[in-house]
Amino acid sequence: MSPMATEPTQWQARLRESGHRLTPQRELVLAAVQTLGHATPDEVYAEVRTHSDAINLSTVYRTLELLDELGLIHHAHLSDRAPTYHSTSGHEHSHLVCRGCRKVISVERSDMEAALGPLAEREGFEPDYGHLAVFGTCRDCARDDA
Amino acid sequence: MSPMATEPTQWQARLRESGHRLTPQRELVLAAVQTLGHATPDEVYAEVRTHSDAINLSTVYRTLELLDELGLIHHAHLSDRAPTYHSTSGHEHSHLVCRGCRKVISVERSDMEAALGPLAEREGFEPDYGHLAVFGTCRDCARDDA
DNA sequence: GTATTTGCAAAGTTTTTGCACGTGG
DNA sequence: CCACGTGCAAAAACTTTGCAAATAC
Repeated sequence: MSPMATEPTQWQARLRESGHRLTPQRELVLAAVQTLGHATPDEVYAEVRTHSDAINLSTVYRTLELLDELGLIHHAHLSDRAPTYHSTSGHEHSHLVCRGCRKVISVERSDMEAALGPLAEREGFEPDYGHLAVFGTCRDCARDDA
Repeated sequence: MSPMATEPTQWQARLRESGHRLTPQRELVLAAVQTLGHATPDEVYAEVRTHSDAINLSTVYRTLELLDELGLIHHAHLSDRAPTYHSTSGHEHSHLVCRGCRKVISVERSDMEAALGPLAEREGFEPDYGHLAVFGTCRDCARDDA
């Protein structure tokens, strides 16, 4: 549950070894993603701005893209429009997103892999579980509809 | 395999019963989606324009949204950016999308439901199988990466 | 010192909206 | 006829890009 489950040096090392520089902006963006759990670029920008105004929206976009490439964060599409980023410091997980109430249920990668693995293997396909978002209707909203 | 698997009157009835009007534009958009299989709003627009110029891009957006609400078509997010529409006249199916080569593997709803159903039920969640797109890497691209 | 990164502003892309005109029922 | 639907053009939302100044190393 620690907000900084990733070792303080791990992300730094990851940047350095890939030939990138450590900048305050990169640290701020990564911290914001970890704090927010799930966030769009805009939300990350807003979060960083509450702490400091030493960042620009373009930089947020560029930084999220970079961190994603390096595997320090993941992105999924939890709403029909706008990518959502989340930290990879916790467990990798998939999402069940309710169209009715917007609730997001997180599912452990291992559980999702157990379910989807055999089918995927049959198709010769390796799913990106951390990116997977299954849209649908949760129990509560199904009841309301009826 | 018929491009008009939907009865000529079914979609018309669906429109009428929901209090909407039959217009040439709605017919053209629905036909284009059925012809294309999978298509973004832009592609639908382009397809319609090859037959006739009696349509406007705004109308394509509005019409796709309407047809989706009525259940005559479905949409999924097969690329990281841009909804993709497909007809519901054939089998409902899910998609496996390869990030490497953009290939799209269609999976029968029944197969996907068999895999995901138990997990979903455990979470009290009813997936929208027709909307489901699983991103990942296909066999061919996995080989190339290595 | 110098190659990378950032800020800023401008442009690009995709989607939505207001409103007058057109048209299906 | 008249409410619903369309075309058009403008605006909104979101993302990317070029370039000079700033900065990590």
